[in-house]
Amino acid sequence: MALEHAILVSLAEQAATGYDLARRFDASIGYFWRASHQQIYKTLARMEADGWVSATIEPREGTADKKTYAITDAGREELTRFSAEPSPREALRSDFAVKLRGLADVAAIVEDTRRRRADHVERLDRYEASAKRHYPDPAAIEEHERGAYLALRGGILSERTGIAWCDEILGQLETRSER
Amino acid sequence: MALEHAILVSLAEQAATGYDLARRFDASIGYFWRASHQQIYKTLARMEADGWVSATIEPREGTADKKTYAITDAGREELTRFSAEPSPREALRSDFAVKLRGLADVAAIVEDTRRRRADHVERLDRYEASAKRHYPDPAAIEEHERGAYLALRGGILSERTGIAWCDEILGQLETRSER
DNA sequence: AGTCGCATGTAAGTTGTTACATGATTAC
DNA sequence: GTAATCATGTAACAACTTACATGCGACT
Repeated sequence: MALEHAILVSLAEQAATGYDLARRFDASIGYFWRASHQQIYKTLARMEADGWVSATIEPREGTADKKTYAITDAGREELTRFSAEPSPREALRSDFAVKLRGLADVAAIVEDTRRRRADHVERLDRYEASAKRHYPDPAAIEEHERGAYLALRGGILSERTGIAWCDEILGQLETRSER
Repeated sequence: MALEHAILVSLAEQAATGYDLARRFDASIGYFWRASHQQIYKTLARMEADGWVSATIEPREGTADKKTYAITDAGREELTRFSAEPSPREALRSDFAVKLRGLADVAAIVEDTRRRRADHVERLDRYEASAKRHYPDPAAIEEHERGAYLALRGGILSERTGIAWCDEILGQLETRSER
């Protein structure tokens, strides 16, 4: 259950509303963890009950109050505790690999692989643009940003591998499906 | 919900009991999809109700009947339908990346990264041994095994990338944590 | 006598998804 | 006026995890 921890990491950098967090989960943090706003609101409520975050309430008329969440000392402690515990190996779950393994409809898989490749390219571009903008000189990275940089590097390496895999698949299947 | 489809792919190759499937999910298919035996039994029951699989029952005294499942025509149809539908991009969820991004405890992350690297190496070895055993000559792969081969290639590429990433992380963090 | 492999499940709880629902403010 | 952005949620459902539970047969 690392959504809580992803939120803590994000709030440790900067306090935010649930809405802000949802946007962050569509961008930076979202490179490694996806979450819907519904999930985020639910989790924030639990985290507040646990004392890991505290909310500053700005009352608004006619609609629900705006709540800005900040990490508490207990939250920071929990983050340290989480950081020190070994991470479980990710349960990998790939619809695509299952489909590929079955290989029931070559033309459909070729099409799917092309779509997948385009998606990898798009994300790689995004990551590389982000790397260029935030870390133009990898030798000059400051300690506080090293984690984010290394995480981004992971994203870049993994997208490149995704593209290479798609190319290998297409190389072997394309000629067969176009007859 | 592709557990059903992973099971269909597996049963299309060979009929099996829930127990057999659970073991396959610890090995071959398990490279791309993890599932516990509890989950598998539950899903098989639903799939039988949906008519995608049929069970041959071997009654046993004193304990639950043994059920061997086989894919039905409806199951094969569903597999084709699933195969033709575009696969959703995987929601990537990495505790490790979240932790890295937070970078709260460098020594702990270095340790975690080493463990992770060893795990990648072990899996890569397993995949490469499997590739060597089943596909000694990549040029001579038969059509019916091409999907499994390409899926395995994906596993190999991804483990190699995982190792490269760990090495990059260790290269940047190791010296810092050992002072 | 005890562990391992085979074989089947139930129950309770957590997490995540999808659909639904509301309302203010700002830009075109 | 209408669409986008900001902002917060509820409800129902589906999927997955963890703990518990049983029992046979073979081997040691």
